[in-house]
Amino acid sequence: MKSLILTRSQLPFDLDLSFSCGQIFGWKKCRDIWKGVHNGHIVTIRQNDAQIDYDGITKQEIIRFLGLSDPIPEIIESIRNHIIAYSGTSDAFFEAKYEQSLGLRILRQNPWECLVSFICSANSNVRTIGKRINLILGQYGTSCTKNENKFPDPAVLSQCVEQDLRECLTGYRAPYLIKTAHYINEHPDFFKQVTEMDYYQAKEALMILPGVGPKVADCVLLFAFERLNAVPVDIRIRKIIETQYADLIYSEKTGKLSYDTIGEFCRDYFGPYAGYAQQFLFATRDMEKDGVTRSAGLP
DNA sequence: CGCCAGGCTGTAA
DNA sequence: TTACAGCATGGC
Repeated sequence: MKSLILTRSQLPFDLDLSFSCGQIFGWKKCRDIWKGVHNGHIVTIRQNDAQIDYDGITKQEIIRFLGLSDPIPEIIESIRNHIIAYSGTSDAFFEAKYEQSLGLRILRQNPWECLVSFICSANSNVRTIGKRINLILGQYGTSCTKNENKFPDPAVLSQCVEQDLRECLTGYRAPYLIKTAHYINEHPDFFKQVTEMDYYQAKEALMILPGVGPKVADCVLLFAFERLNAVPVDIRIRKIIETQYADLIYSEKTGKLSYDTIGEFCRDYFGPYAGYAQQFLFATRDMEKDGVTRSAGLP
């Protein structure tokens, strides 16, 4: 394996937490090595304090993939400054969650792989989503070497039979995957166009795709397109916002908060790195334990 | 068994 | 614009 040493400015970094906090699916930890697909190919990564060992990926690619260039101190300072500007006080709840999430990075996933993952995520749980991704990889991934698969590209997924895809635990999401694969296959420059749009245009464009609503679009924008202001609002984030920040919102709004109301509040309150703030609030250390436990019995 | 899960689509008001 | 049923399935 190749290796790199994290610099002072890249620490702290927590690979286990970053891979276990619900932003990426299908990666397994065997012993101390994480293994999964990135940009179509099998990648292995291991962290030993400040040393990162890796294979199947270039140094430049892994630095980007793991978000190792993100200026975390600046990001936190920006978030804190926006909190103060909005509310006039510091935020003990956020600070506690951030303290529990030290070393967490927003990954830069391959857009297609991230899109498939989060179409599969609809109304499901983290563990099941990972199973779906690995079943799809096993069923439709094209072998390059023995025991290694390449992630199925849009052309492959667009041609698969719905009933077969449903056997990958995808259920009613199967036709969404096939239709979206077909669309991406017919519009090969779609992702490039999305990268050139502003956040709101990009979100609208992604929501053209079958199976992609506001939540999935925000996940793909945050976890694959580096839109660090994208705020995925799932049940958990909604409950956190409604319980911890209700007084800041309900002074203006009443009734059940809409998706966009919560998202816009987070962008106003946390600022342009609201996506990072969201992920600090979302992550918990028990998810990390789940990831290790899940892979403990693998061959 | 019943409820929940990183929701979306279609329809009705 | 908002409200809501229906959807498949595993986890717990």
